[in-house]
Parts: sequence; structure tokens; C-alpha cells
Amino acid sequence: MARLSTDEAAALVERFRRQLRERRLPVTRQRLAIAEGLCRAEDHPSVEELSRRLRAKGERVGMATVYRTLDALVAAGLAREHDFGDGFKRYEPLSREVAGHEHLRCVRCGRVIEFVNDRLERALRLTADEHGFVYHHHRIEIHGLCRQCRGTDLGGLAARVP
Amino acid sequence: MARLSTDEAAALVERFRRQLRERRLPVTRQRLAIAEGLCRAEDHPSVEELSRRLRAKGERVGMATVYRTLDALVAAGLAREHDFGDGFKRYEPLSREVAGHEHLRCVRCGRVIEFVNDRLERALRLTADEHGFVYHHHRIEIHGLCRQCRGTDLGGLAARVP
DNA sequence: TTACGTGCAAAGGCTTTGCAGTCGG
DNA sequence: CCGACTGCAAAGCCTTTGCACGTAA
Repeated sequence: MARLSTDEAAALVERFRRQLRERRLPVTRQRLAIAEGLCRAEDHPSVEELSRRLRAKGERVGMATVYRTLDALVAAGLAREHDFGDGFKRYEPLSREVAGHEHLRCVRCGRVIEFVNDRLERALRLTADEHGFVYHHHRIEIHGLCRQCRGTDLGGLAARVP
Repeated sequence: MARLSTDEAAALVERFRRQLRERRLPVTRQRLAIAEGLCRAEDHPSVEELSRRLRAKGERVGMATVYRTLDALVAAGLAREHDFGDGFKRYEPLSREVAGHEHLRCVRCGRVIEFVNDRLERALRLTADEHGFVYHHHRIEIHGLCRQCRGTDLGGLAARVP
């Protein structure tokens, strides 16, 4: 969930550090910087964006390392990967304390906000079961025009054939 | 919806043809072939796959044209675009007669099956509204292991840190 | 010291674009 | 005939990979 408390963020980084140590893998400055950068995020940054923020803080980290570390965080269950159809992936920290949540995205400005609806989630698990599937995960996104953008939009999204 | 009846498929192609004529745009052999190829599909083909099927039928159509025509079909509201996270987009014909539907995808073999749940859809519209969004569209996907694949899987998807 | 990580640049995979030739209306 | 389309190849974007060097343990 974006916007972790300071404690949650610290705990998440600590878990990452522990996982690395347990596996006898080097805990590098870069890995910690990336994990911390992600945990501090209040939104769902892309690799590019996260990289930019680290650079702004004076951290020198190559893009490839950001990609590799985010993959590791996702594999470790400490981060979540999203593709909202912007043409690139976005990431968010995944705290144990915080329940699963879904996303509402503005088609105009790209703003993403979160919401929780347990009933929805239960319904999806049930549906998977009804069709003989073993549930793994799901994806729910609502795309629309946010409050700030609705005034601006004048129907420019009408269907058109090139 | 994949698996359109012959009538629905013909109607969809006819609507495409009409839209083109109305806009004084050329109705080309390629465009019709692509529209028909998509309407005949029983699944959710990628550009690559659709292209391959056309070629198999003896239709010579360049990839760029397939991309451009699918964009046109989507913009015209006659097709739907999906990104199930395979690294490429997939398309399906969108018939007026058929209700909206969601997708259930096998994480192992990629098979996609469809289901309808009006209650879910209403809940999403309501949620958008509650957050001050003007609803545009949504996305619901369930990822799991299908009946055929569940026997094969032995937990090889466990989290791991590289 | 040694195995793994890092950074850079090159390579990949899908999609878009530029342009000369072609064709529908 | 004219404007739009097509096909090819080149370019674009995001992401992954190869490799020499650096560094945590």
C-alpha cells in the first residue's frame, strides 16, 4: 500500500535486509536505497520515477540495478508490481499489516487512489473455484475521470476511426 | 466476447465497413480480412497470432497494418484490447449483443476463459462514484491454475530472492 | 579472498512511425 | 485523379542480459 507509516517502512526494509542475510547475499547500499525509496513513496512509482528520486537524493544507482532489486522485492513478497496500461510497470511496497486493496485510476492525469472491498475479493475467489481454478491472485482496476479532471474533460475521448 | 455467432461476426464486420464508408475512408481487403479474422476468433489473439492466422489463410497483411487496424477497431468500439501480462496485447471482438464479461486466466498455460457477474460490475461503478470519479471502464482478472494444469503444478511458484 | 552485485552498454521484444509505392472511391 | 492505406524497415520504449570491475562478508 502506498503511504506506509514510518514504522511499517522501516519494518519492510528490515525484512528485506534479513532475507538477504539469511541467504548469505550482500546487503548493498543500492539495495537498501531502493527498498527505502519504494517504502517512502506515497504513490506507485515506475522504475524511471524511483530512479529519478534516488538520484535527487544523491544516491547513484543504475537503472539495471533498480530493475533487478525491484524484481527481488516482488519475489520476496515485499513489493507489488502493477501495469496500469501506461506502457511501463509501477511498484508499491507491500506491508504485511495492510490489507489487500484495489486501484482507481484517472484516465486523464494518471492519479491512482486505493480502495478496499472484501466482498469483491471473496466473490473472485469463489468464481475461480466455480470454474475449477486454483486461485492465485487477481486484478481489479477502475478507470475513470477524477474529481480534479472532470471539469476539464469535454468529451474528447469519443470513439473515432483514424 | 470470443466465439461470436456467424451472424454476430458478420454484423460486426458490417458495422466496421459502414463506419469506414461514413467517414469516406477506404474499405480495403486488409481491413476486412483483419476484422473478419478477429471476429472469427474463439480466443483472445495477439497481433502476432492474428497475423499468423491470416497468413495461413493466404491473406498477405503486414504487421503494421494489423496494429493500425486493431487500433481502429478498438477506437470504433468494435474490439476490446487486453493486456494479461504476457508482454503483448491481445484482442477480442466486441459485439453489442453480448454483455460485458471478465476473464479468468491460467498462470501456467495462458488459457483464458470468460465469466459474467453483473453484481461485480455494479459494485465497481458505485465505487468510482463514491470516490468522485466519472466511471469510464474497468478491468477484472482472476489468475489461477486451471483444471488441466493443477495436476502438473507442484508448487514451483514459491517466492524466492535471486 | 571470493562469490555476488553493480554499472554500462548492447541486445530483446513489442509497438509505432516515416516514407515510397499502391489503391479505393 | 487524390487522398488515404499498405508494407517494409527503421526507430522507440521499456526491460533484460553480458561482461568487466567493484564490494560485502
